[in-house]
Amino acid sequence: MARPRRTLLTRERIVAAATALVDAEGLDALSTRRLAAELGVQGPSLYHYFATKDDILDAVANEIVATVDTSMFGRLDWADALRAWAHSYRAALAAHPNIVPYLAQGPGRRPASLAIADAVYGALVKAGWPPARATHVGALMRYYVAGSALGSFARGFVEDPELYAAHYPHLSQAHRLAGHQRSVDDGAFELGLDALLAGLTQVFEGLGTGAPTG
Amino acid sequence: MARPRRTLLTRERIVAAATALVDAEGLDALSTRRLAAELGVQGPSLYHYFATKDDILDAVANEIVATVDTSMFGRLDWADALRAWAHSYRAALAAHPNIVPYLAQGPGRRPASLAIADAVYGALVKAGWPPARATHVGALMRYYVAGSALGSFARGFVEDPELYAAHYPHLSQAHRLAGHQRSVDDGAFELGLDALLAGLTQVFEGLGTGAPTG
DNA sequence: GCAATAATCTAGCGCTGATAGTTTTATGCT
DNA sequence: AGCATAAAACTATCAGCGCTAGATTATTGC
Repeated sequence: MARPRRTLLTRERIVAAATALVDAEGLDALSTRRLAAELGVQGPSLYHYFATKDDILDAVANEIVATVDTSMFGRLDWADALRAWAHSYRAALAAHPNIVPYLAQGPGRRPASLAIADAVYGALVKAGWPPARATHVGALMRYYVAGSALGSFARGFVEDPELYAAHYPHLSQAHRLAGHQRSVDDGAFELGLDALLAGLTQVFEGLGTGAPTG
Repeated sequence: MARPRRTLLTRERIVAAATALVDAEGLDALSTRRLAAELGVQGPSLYHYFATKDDILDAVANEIVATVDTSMFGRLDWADALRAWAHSYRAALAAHPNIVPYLAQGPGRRPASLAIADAVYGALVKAGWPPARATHVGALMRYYVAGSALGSFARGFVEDPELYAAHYPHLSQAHRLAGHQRSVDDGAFELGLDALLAGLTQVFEGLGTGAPTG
């Protein structure tokens, strides 16, 4: 063995295999040995391309975030752009739910995250938001999208009516949620997004008139 | 050694020590051996009280969520109650930031989470929200609070101006965020919460008049 | 006072992320 | 062409992980 005639690995191949493995079997299934086996290689070989396992996960996270579309910020009204962006963001995370806890937790220092922050902040300021408020809007949108992708709300409920009737008087129908997970989560996301944007529009329209806004 | 004259451990002592350890040194510092050492005991002794390490973390999570106040739901208007509850919820998570990724990710099957869902849902329905919509409102509030507690937005920025100027044209002032982390995150949370509630109030007032709302 | 049970222990399994040092191949220089 | 260097894989190994099995000792119930 030792050095092969043609290179077996690249950073790209490693990231792709790691993404596939996490998608298929979850974060816990990603060990260096398992990932290496998936690539037909021994564990330590990965360290020739990445310094740590977390660096691999960071690369995976960055690539997922890089698929988020921000092109609407030049074209659409700020509120419509925010809505379209939130959908794209959520879709990117929903395509790889297993890595969301890792992705959402870490600092937004990854290049793809900074590129997004740049696009959002730039568009909001250009639209007339005061810089400090624009920062807040970008942050709170990230909170909402990340929170909605992190864990299904509906998944918290089991299809067993008995469980709820006894202790939680208002949750007597909660077992029905288990069967409609996706539609409950999507409905909640849409309602919240609409509410958020309606509320922000109110704030924006009141900007020049009232007290200083930060 | 073997069995001591007086019991060394209780579930409560274990949960308290685990909480303190995670708060002080993070989730990764919590190993069964380390936690046991903190309690003056050997690692496997913990398994007399909890079946798995995750069960310990679940107990920690449940206790944190149990500190969330829901008493306002009987007393306040639904929107004001939602605001006060969101503040209490966020404060509970912010008091133990290291465990938020674990807590937010897992299903809401823990008793304390169900008790909260029961209180919120019950209050919204009683206030006149259609049941399906009340579910959505509860879910989206959880999304927002969990997302805001999960990771600091401002922490993503470093105090080095050079880093941003080159690649991210609109982020030339971003390095200043590093010094105001708390106030940026809090400001964003408040703005988003106000917007969310304003938007939900609009939806609520339009409920009887327009198209069916689900 | 004896049997059963409860609460701790020690020993150890298979796994993990990571490091050190070896081996083989390809590349660059003269 | 040949030789030194660097690249890309390997093997062996470390300390630490969650967890199990089985031994040990103290308490409790009859």
